[in-house]
Amino acid sequence: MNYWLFKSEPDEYSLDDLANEKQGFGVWDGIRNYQARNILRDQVSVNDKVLFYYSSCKIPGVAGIAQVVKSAYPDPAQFDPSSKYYDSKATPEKPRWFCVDVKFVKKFDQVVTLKSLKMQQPLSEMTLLKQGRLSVQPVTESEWHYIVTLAKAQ
DNA sequence: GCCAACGTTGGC
DNA sequence: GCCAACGTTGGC
Repeated sequence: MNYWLFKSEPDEYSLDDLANEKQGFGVWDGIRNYQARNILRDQVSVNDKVLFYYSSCKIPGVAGIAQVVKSAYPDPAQFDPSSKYYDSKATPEKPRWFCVDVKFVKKFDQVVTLKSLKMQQPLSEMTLLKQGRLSVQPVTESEWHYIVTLAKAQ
């Protein structure tokens, strides 16, 4: 069982959107960065837990928890010319991009803000704080528990 | 294979 | 809207 942090712009796709999926899960598609793609394809597995992070918004931070229900498969959007995630160099025989399915688990009472994460010494080595611009990233078990505890305390 | 130019992410 | 960090593209 692994822990991850997935970033999403809440205006594009929020934790509420995931919670309201009629089919009971959401497709985590549109990943177009090789480093994130490799993690998604090679390491993310069913039942792994995910911190749902809001980026590029008024209050960036962790909104809650999701869980992986299906491991990587070719992202259908790369084959769809009408999608903004279309990639003309990708074919079904040679897919370039992958997605996973996730389900809603829990929404924190309040977003655990990036600002508050930065103030926590035990989180100072978090990938989130050391490397920007990575939309799928690992979280250690201790970081996971620390953040969940923070969420409960506020 | 190098590297300059350019594009994107994402916090502020 | 700005800009730092970093990824990608493309000429050579």
